[in-house]
Amino acid sequence: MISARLHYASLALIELALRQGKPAPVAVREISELHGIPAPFLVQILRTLRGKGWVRSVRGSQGGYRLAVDPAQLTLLEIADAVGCSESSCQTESNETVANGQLHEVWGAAVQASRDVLAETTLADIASKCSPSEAVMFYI
Amino acid sequence: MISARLHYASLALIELALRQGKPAPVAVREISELHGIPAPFLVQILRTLRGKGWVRSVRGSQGGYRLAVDPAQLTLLEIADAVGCSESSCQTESNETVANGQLHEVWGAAVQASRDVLAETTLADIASKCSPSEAVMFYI
DNA sequence: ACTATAGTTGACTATTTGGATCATGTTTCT
DNA sequence: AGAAACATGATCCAAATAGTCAACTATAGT
Repeated sequence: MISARLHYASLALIELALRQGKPAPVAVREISELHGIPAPFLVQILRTLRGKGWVRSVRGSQGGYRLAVDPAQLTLLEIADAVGCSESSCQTESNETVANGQLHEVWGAAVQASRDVLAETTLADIASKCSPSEAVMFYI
Repeated sequence: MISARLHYASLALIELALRQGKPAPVAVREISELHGIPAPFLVQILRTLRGKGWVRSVRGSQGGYRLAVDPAQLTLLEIADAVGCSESSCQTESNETVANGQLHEVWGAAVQASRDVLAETTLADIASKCSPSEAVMFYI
């Protein structure tokens, strides 16, 4: 139900959030190795994030990625929707009976419940719990 | 996220719940036509439900299915787990970083939230809202 | 200018899963 | 016997996900 794409995208964004103050951008290879994400796959994901304007890329030697938004304004739900963790409740088209309608209401409520949880958590929330032990240490 | 299997299984069980008092069992074909479910697929689903002891089958001519449990005791969550709507939050194995752990907590909470919704609704809840217009009419 | 580094792009493959079907067998009623 | 209806196991198809490749472009440092 939670796709690897979403998990990887979140990990990458957290990593970038932790290094926001730093001058140098973060290389794909570095993120890939730190979090055990297949590098070519990560590239593909970062392209999506770049399309949303959440990260900016710097090309050439010493290039990499940098976070382009306020981590406190970006929720996990937005990320999920961006990477296409298709959260449509149920796309089967049975006959339009009363039972069918009643069920769809419940399916919708269930999906909404999980979306609400994701909507309540921002990138900053998670990053703040990671600060002490993670990469932040390098820039003091 | 909500599989057709779960939707179909629920529809079938509701149909059976609505006819609990009736002497004759309900044929697969009838359920299939009433709710627009592919018959061979429905058979496969009913087999699973039979394995869980929720329905009983009667073979031979005039055969069919009958509900074998109290609709008020069967929740949509149980049905979902039975038909294998695999609700595991995230099976990717990244490096064991703090960020990874934090994220998994959120994924787990999101999945749990939707499970809670399903756990709160019983078969009887839905059936009661369908009674007036559906098949129940036939048996007065 | 040359080279190494690093992102860009687009197409491409593979594995899994869910959805659906078939053929054949067995039971029961008439 | 014959028709109706469930039982079973194998099988197939399509879509989505996960992951890969190769050729290209841009920048930094020498």
